[in-house]
Amino acid sequence: MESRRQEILDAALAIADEKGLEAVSMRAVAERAGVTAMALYPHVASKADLLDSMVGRLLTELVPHAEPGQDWRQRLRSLARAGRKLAHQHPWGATLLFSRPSVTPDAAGVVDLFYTLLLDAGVPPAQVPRLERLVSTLILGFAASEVGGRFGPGDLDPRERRGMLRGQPLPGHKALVRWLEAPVNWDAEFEADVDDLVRLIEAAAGR
Amino acid sequence: MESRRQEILDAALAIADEKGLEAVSMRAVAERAGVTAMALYPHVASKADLLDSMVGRLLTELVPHAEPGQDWRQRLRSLARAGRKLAHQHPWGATLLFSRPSVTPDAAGVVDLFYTLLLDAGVPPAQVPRLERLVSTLILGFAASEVGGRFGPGDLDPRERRGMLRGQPLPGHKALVRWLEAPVNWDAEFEADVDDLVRLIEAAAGR
DNA sequence: ACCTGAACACCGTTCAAGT
DNA sequence: ACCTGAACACCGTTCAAGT
Repeated sequence: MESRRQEILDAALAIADEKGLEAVSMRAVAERAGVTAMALYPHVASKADLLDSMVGRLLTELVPHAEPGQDWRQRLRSLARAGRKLAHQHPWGATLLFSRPSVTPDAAGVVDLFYTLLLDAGVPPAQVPRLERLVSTLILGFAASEVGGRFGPGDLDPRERRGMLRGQPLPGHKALVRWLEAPVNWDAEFEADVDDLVRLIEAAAGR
Repeated sequence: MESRRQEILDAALAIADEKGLEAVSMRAVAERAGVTAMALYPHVASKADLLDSMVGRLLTELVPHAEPGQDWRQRLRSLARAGRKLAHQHPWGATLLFSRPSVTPDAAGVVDLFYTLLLDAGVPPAQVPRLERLVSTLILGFAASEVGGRFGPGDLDPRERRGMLRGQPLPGHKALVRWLEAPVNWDAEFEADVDDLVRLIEAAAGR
């Protein structure tokens, strides 16, 4: 019934994965779908509508990753890992998610997995919506920082790394030189962050 | 010496604040600076370079907000609040920060405030860089979610809010209807999140 | 109902030309 | 050194016209 719209969406997703979000133009999508740009408009209201549908697709891919039989800790971990992995596979998605409401039919399925997980952990219901936002914001923020380049190498020169910036001292950097030299293991850092989230949830549950 | 570049930057910032990031075109910036678009290029290498300088300006505005005399908890709170306030004043900045390395001369000053704060809290040096990223990612992610619309109203219909989506049940939503009806106090939620960060830092320090 | 071609009002950037 | 005007290769979207 809506197969034409699906084909357009597939074309847009393929372009975004292959060449990045900025390559997703109505003209490029249309060409890939074998049609002119203006032929898209009966099926998608606007480019914004198309982008919304793209993030929707991404979110539905996440739903199968919290098998109900498991411990809440295991479900949190597998959801977090799946979210991060998805961001690595579709870097355009992480950035886009910040500019779209999370209270959307496509997102509700994922949000519900977090809700049930937090309830199972024993978090008081009144605290669950806030903690869901805290947890999902940190996971999304971490993934967005990785794929967006915020956690990237940067361009500090050796002097700056050692704690001197434009004549001003950087005492924190200076004290940490030894620990700032080693390359970061991002997999391990993500797991440590999820461990901290687990402890934070346990603390919220135990009161 | 570089006053021409500063004028261009001022024009770009004014346009972004008034009409949003998408209104910042080389032509619009040039017109505001009283010059043609091509006259910008001797002063800014590209549009990307211009955007980088814009986030740089934002970050330097943050530095004065952690007075060294105070308790680390107070400094964390005032830095967090200042960061969130800045995102509200310049919504374009939050989104942009995810796509720029945080290890940049302009950012180093802010990062250093977090480093010293965490060291003062007694966090083991080996843990400081990770916790700095965790803390700044949550603060930035929260602010980006607010100004980007991720925390916005969304478009769930009443049936969906009560726990039924496309024939599938949403058990978490169903259990939480009572707590999902009330409007969210975002100021209070942000403070609660910062409280959780404080506890997390205390836990990292005490071991 | 669905698609096309031309057009409108834009983009970032290059390049030859001016002062 | 700094600026201009024209041009190139693009954008999203509207609109009249075709089938």
